[in-house]
Amino acid sequence: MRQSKLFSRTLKEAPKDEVSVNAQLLARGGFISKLMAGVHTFLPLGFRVREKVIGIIREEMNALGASELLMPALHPRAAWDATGRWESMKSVMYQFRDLQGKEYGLGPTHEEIVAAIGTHIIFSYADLPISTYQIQTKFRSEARAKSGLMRGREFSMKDLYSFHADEQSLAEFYEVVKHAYLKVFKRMELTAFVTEASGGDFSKEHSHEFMVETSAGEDETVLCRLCGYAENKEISKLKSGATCPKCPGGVVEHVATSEVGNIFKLGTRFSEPLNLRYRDAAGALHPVIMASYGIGVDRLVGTIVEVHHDDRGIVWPRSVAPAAAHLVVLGEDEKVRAYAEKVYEALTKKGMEVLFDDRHEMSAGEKFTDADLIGIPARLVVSEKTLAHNKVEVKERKNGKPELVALKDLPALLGSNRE
RNA sequence: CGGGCUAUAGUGUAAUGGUAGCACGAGUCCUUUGGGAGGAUUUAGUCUGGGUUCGAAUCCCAGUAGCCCGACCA
Repeated sequence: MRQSKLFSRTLKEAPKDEVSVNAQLLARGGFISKLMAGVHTFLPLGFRVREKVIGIIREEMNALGASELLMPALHPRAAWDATGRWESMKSVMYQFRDLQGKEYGLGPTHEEIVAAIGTHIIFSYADLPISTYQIQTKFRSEARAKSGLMRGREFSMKDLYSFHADEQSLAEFYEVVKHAYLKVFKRMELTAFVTEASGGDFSKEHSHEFMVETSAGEDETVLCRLCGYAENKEISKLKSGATCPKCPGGVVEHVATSEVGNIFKLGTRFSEPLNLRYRDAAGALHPVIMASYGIGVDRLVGTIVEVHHDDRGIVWPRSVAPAAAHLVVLGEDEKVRAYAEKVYEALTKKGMEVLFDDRHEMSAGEKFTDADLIGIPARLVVSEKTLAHNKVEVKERKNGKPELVALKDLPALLGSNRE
């Protein structure tokens, strides 16, 4: 990945209207470009981060035994009339007619669609439990899109759906997913706490939200830092300073958080109207019991930036960084340039992801400033100085001191820094 | 959807009713090369539509867009 050929550019100053940290840094670093409020392009660097985030989610979903599919974003009205949600979700769903007058909606979520597909797949208790997920673009007519990637109108989401014969099976899987979610966030170096929240349109029972503390967050969570107990402010009766209901000595406080995941026990809310049923061992018909589990992919990218940055720019966790190393060549000297090319080729051949700042006619300061802004974990410098020692300078983005390393030792060094 | 603020060049800004200027970027040339270098030269802008006025970036009205607060949020 040569920086001279990247379809993006860093900005010296943040766009004047952006206030949130993630919007400013992602725009300045050339990760995203805003088309309109709540709708963004992922430029090459941002796209790579998003792919890393998706990769982690995918691994953990596959580990649950869930299989991946891809459902459409364009839905006919009839699919939503079956559950009454064409009407009840009018305020958040993009709905429109085509030239023939047929009505369509852009999917804000996929319970109706997946349950309808399930009727062709699930017939017997022997088919259960089963689960499937997708990573797909959702559309929500947000009255107020805001804060960069934190609240969009078009955004990618991972949605997992599970199908069960009984409550017991659902409860077990629900707990397993809860732990998988925490693992997903932990791998991205995010500390998420699970809060009890309202079931919304889905369920009278409480749902669970996964919250990460960020100043750009639009949710408020009542949190006990001592034991980690958390409630969504919507349902909490606890004021800041109240004693924690779950642990002795704990005191709760209200903190700004960003919701990165939400899981719901759906029961038969969708299976009944859509006739998703199975036969038990005695041949009797029962509605399938369902649950759905969401992770906001784009919001995660924004949240990671909110949590992992300093005054010079983004500090990407290794697991989601757009590259493992940022190779910077200084000066125009041919020998230096040739050596940098050699380093780039060697590392790339080893399978390492390297962003190579091969741009010409730029001062060292400019390149370093860009590198800090972009926030790739390791910065490699090749210059006349380093070439004199036949070595490459390595510096960690996070609190790193520069040190000279021989090319042959680089892969091991950078590799060993991986998780 | 209510309230507030804002809209000038690719980006950031100045011009308070009287010649649209500056910096960065981009182009050409020279110099420079380890933390956003210097010089010369070129390039490019008042969101849209009305109105007031001799004259509008500036004042008024409407629209559109963005941001913030609130409501909403599968």
